[in-house]
Amino acid sequence: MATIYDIAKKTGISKSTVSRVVSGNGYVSEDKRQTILNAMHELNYIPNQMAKNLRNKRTNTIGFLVNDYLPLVGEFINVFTNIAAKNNYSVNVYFTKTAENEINTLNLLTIRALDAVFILTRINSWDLISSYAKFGPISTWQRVENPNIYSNYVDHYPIYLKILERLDKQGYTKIGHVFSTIRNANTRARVQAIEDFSTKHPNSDQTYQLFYHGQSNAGQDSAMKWLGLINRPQVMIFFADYVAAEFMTTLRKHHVKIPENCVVIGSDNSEIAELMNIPTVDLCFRSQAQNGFIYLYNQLNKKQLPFQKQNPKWIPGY
Amino acid sequence: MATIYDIAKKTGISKSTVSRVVSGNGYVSEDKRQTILNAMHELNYIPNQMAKNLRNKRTNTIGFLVNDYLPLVGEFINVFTNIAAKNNYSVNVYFTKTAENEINTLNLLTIRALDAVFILTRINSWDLISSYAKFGPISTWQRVENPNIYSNYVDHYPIYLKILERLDKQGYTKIGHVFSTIRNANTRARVQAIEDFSTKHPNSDQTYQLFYHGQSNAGQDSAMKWLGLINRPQVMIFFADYVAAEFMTTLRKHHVKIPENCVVIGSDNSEIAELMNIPTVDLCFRSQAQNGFIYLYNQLNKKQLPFQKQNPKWIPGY
DNA sequence: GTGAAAGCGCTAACAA
DNA sequence: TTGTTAGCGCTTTCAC
Repeated sequence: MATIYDIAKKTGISKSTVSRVVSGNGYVSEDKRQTILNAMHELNYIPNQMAKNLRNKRTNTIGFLVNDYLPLVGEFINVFTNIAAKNNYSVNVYFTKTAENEINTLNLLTIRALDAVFILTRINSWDLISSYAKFGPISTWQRVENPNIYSNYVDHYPIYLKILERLDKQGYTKIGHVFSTIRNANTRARVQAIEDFSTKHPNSDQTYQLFYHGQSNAGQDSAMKWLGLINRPQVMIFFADYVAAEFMTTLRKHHVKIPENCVVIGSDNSEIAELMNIPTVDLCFRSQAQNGFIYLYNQLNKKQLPFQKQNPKWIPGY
Repeated sequence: MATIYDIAKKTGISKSTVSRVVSGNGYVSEDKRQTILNAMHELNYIPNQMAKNLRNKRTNTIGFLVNDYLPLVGEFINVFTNIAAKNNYSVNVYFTKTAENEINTLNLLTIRALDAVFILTRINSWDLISSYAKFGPISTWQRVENPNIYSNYVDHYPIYLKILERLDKQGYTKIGHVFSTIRNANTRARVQAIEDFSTKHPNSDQTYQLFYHGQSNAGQDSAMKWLGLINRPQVMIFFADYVAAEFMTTLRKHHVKIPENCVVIGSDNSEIAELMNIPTVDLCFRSQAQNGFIYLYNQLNKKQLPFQKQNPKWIPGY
C-alpha cells in the first residue's frame, strides 16, 4: 500500500507538497502537480482514511440509533443513508436494545468514532441523552423540547383533527383509536385533537382508545379486542401503518370485510400501507430523515444545506 | 480531552504502561494499574478510537452493501448489525444505486475505512467485485462460485421441489411461477426443480412462468397478467414475500378471493408474510446474515466463531 | 511555491 | 514488570 511518503520519494518532491495535491489544499505549481499525479497513478496510491481521521479529528461518520426493529426503520435508514452518502458521510446503524447499549453507543461520540448522531427511537431520558451533545450534534425526528437536541418533528394535532373532520363528513360517528405510548408527545397531540373535536361534535363517539408501549403485537391485540366488542367502532385509526396492517389481517382471518365492516386507517405512508392499500397519512418521515441529517451536516460544516419543506397529507387507500 | 500522555504525566508512569492497562495487553503490577485507573477516572479519560484505528490498521467496521431498498433489506440489516454489535463491530450501510457507486464503496476497503464487506445485492460482476477481496474479506448470501468470495447460500432446488410435491398431493395441477432474473443462480435452481418435477408428473402444468429484473412492481404486473388469463393457475409461487403481497393486494382489489380463487405462496419468511399471513418458505435469511458476518469475523480474527445451521422449512399461512 | 519538522493519540518491539 | 523509542500516514504551521 503506497503512502504519501512513497510518492514523495519516487518524485523527489516533499511529503507536504504531495499532501497538498492529495488533499487539494494549498498552492502547487502545475508541473509538480502533474508529476505527482502521475506517480500517484503509477503507484496506485490511495489515501489512508484512518490517518486522515486522526489528523482532521473527524470521521465523516454519523451514528443512526434505533432501539428496535420495525418495518418503518428500514425505509428510514434508506432515506437517511442516501442523503448522507450524497454529502460524503457514512452512516453506522445501531440497534440499541437496552439502555446500557444505548449509552455505549452514544459513547462513540466521545471516543471520536462518530461525528454526530441521529436518534430514531431511544430508551434513556432525553436529558441524559442531551448530555452527550457536547461531544457532537444530536438530532431526532421525535418531538422533544431540549436546547441541545435538534427535533424535526411534525405536529400530529392539525392532521389528526383533519382526519376526524373528514370522517365526520363521511358520516362516521363511532371512531376507535390505537395509540403508541402516552410518553410520546405526538400521542398527546392526538389525544388533544380528539378532545377538541369531541367538544365541537358532541354526537360523535371517540371514546374507544387503546395505548400500547411495546408495539410488538398491538395490531393483533387490538383486533381481538375489537372482535370482542358489542358496539364496534366503524373506523379504527392507528399510530403506525404496520399496526394497522396486522389489525386488518387479523380481522380478515375472522372473516370481517375491510373496509365494508371496518375502515382501517394507518399513519406514516410507509411501504406496507402501499403494499396493502391501507389509507394512511403522510407524516413526512422521509423529509424528517433528510432534515435530521441536514441539521447534523450544518453543525459539522461551514457549508449550509437548506432544509426540506414538509406538508403532511392524506393518502387514500382501498 | 485527556490523552494517554496526560495520564502518564499525572501519575509519573510511562505512556506504554498506561497503554497496557487501557488496551488490556501486557503485564502491569496491581498497584500501578490502580493508580492509572484512578487517574483515568479523574481526568475523564476516554481512548481515541481514530488513533487506535491508525495504529492497529483496523476500524472494526464492516460495510453492508445493497443496491436498492426492499422490505427484506431492513430485516436483514437488523440481524446483521445485531450479531456484529455483539462481536464489537460497527456496520456501515450503503445503498449503492449505481455501478460506479458500488465501486466507490468497495474502495473504502482499499483506503482502510472498512475492514470487510458484506454484499446483499450487487450490480457489478462478481469477477470485478472479487478483485477487492485482496483488501479485505467479502461475503454474500447470494449463490456465487468464486474462490475469493464467501457465499452462504441456501440451495432452492430441494425446497422448491418439496413445495411442488406438496401442492401436487393437495390436488393442485396448474401452478404459476414468478421468478427474479435468470441471472440469479437460485432462479436457475428453481427452474431446474420445475423441469425435473414435470418429467415425473407429466399431468401437472407448470408452464406459466414470469421473470422480473427490476423488481419494483413485479407483484402488480403479474397480478394484472393473471387477471387477463383465460385458464388461470390455481396457485402462484413468488420469489419474494413482498412480491406475493403486492400480487395478493392487487387481486383483492379486483375481488378475487385469496386463497379460495388463487393460492399465493411467497419466499423468505419475512415480516410481510407474517403481517399478511401469506404461506411462505423460510430460506433462512436470518442465519445467512449471521453466517455472512461470522465468515468475515473469522477471517479478521484469530478467535473463530461457529457457523449457524440452516434448515429451510415450510411456513403455512392463511 | 516548497520543504522541514512537529505532532494527532496510540501500540509494540526491544531493552532494561 | 516497566520504560524508551520508533513509528502508523497524514496535515499544517513556519521559514525560506
